[in-house]
Amino acid sequence: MAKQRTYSQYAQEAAVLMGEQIKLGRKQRQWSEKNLADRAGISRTTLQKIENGEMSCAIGSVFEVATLVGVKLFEPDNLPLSKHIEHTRDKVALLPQRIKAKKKAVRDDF
Amino acid sequence: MAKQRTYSQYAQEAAVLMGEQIKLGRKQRQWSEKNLADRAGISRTTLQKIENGEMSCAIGSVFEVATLVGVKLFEPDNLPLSKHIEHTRDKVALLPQRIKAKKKAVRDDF
DNA sequence: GTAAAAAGACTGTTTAAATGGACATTAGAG
DNA sequence: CTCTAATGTCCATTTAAACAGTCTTTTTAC
Repeated sequence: MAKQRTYSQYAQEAAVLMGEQIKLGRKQRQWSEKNLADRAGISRTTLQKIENGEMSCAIGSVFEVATLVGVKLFEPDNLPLSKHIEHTRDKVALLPQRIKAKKKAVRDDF
Repeated sequence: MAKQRTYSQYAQEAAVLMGEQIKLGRKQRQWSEKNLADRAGISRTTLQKIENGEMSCAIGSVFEVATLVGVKLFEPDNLPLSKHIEHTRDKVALLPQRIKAKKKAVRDDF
């Protein structure tokens, strides 16, 4: 039996929600599974896994089908994603490039 | 040379933004790459790909590291994800189970 | 200034995802 | 009611991701 890894509940729910929103968007557009899979350049089996919230699919495939059916990704306001990227990169730039763990105090009282 | 598929710009920007937000959250927590990778149960190479916005990683890995560093997924309001799933499933339930394409009008005027 | 660890980049092997196809059931258009 | 295609489910093969490890550079703590 293949080893199965565990995920946190939050991560699992996010994948399930993503899948449900993709299924909703596809049905609202009246596209069949084959139709959407062909548009996204993936197989129908892969799309089924995505819509069922499986964790194993490539994020590129997931985001592509989400984009095609109009699921919004990371747009709490109406700024385009490129602006969000800019903002986040600015914040990252303010932090050290490497996270060096502080050395433990050496106890060599002998 | 490996065949490379194309993605829409929106999907690509979403993956880049996700990666940047994960990097920001990791640095804000002062975790090294190895530290976060270990916590998420993935390799350091995989985490590097995720933070660089590559499209090939499993969505489970991406969502897991995002969860660990506090990146919010699909929470425009403060409802828990389970509520969003419920709402979305209710909407899906109102639509037909299968999307049957309408038959093209048959022209048999001979 | 020094030492060590973090990060960047790469590689060969192992593991698993993606695929195309098959088959059965049944939902939905007409 | 009938017919067809959509969906569910499964499988063997192909393709690629994940991994552990290595090496180099340079950043950071002291």
